[in-house]
Amino acid sequence: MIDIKFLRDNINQVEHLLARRDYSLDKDQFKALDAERKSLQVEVESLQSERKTLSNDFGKLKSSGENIDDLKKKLDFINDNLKIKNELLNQILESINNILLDIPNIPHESTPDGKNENDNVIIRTVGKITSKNTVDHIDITKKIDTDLAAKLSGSRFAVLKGSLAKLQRALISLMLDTAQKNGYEEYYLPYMANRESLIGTGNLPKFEEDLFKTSESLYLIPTAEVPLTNIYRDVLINEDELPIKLTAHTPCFRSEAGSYGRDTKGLIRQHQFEKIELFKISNPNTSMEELEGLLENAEEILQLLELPYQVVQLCAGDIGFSSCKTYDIEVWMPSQNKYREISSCSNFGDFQARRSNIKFKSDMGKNFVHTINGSGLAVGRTLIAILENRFDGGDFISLPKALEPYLGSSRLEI
RNA sequence: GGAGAGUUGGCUGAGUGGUCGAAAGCGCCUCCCUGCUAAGGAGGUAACUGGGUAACUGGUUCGAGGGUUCGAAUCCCUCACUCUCCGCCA
Repeated sequence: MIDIKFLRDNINQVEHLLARRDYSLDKDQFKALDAERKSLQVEVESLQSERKTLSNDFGKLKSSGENIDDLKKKLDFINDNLKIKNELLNQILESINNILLDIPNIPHESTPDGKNENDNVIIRTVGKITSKNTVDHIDITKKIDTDLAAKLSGSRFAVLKGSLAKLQRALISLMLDTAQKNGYEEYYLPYMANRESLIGTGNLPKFEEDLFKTSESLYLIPTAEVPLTNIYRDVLINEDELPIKLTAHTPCFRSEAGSYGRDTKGLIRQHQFEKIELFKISNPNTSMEELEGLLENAEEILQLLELPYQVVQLCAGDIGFSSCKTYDIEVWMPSQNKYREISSCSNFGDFQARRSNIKFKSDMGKNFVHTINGSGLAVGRTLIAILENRFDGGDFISLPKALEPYLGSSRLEI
């Protein structure tokens, strides 16, 4: 959520900054509403003040037995007037709030210009591409069964069998252990969240169609970012506790509305997938360094798994709604002959902190924190990458050294 | 599913119609005392927000939303959440 004061005082600047991400701010509408708000609010508050004074008099007069009829008439008049004005004011405040909730984060100055993913900037490429495999992961093994999943649930689900289910579990353990080694505290979290939590992270009200909603009005989490961030909703943190570093493994649920026809084969785009999330709450002064650190922590997993990848910085037109700066990590997918997203690491600045009311206390008073998070990593896509990069036509794949302790073997039957 | 209790400031917790933004304690801040530390003493200390260049000044907030009333932390209704006991259950 944008700071309304900043918006009021710098509306032209904000308009230009948001244009970088192709958001057009309706300045005139906001200005008109805010002007109306101002005059109504002054009026309402002076009426309230008057009522308060007169009501006090009322009590005194009554207790001394004096006539109160005139005073009551006056108060009735004020109350009638107040009721009308108040309703109007509330309507306007709600309109303003809806506008604010709809405004995406302002891209950081270090986020490059650009319209879409074609304008993203490759930061670095790591690891050698050695695989000559052209077979898609779904054709490499019968142990990823989407037909069976369709029977159980529908499209965009998958069943993992035997050694692949175990490989997934091993990957989860490796990722969590690595996160812990890097100072993140592991959390186990609810997989459903209430509306307020989703507003806090920026998923609602704008992206309701991307979420699964239960009959109890709870939402299935689209990422552990939601519960992790909301742990600190309405919390005042001491400065010396920062940075806070948390991690969690959760399934993620996404309706994938609007992605019909994209990545329909295999594990790439599912309604349910496993992910390890890395999450930080940071002092605003150091949040950009914290983002770089978190990115490195996510990259470390790919290095441990000996998978070739590249780091891409998203341009202003491609960053997510709540983000001000984002790096994507893309892993090499041999069958597609290209790099595919496997992690997205973002600094949200104070955007989520403002929505979620997360502040820290320091000599400078109370201020909003910055939130940073990223996948470390998306498990399903990691599993695919291992399969495809290591498949050599046989019934087994060799395993990277880092996985051997988790699977008790140097190879895996597929 | 049944029965009951509760939700007040950074924290604990008092407050049942006006003098309550709210006792007391803890914590925190300033000062005093004192070789140092500890202890002791005095005072201060909620958040959000509007108007104003400012001095200053107004409003809102006692879980949320409605209602009663001239006036609500306090009375009534609805909802959410927490806790206890019983039942059921991984």
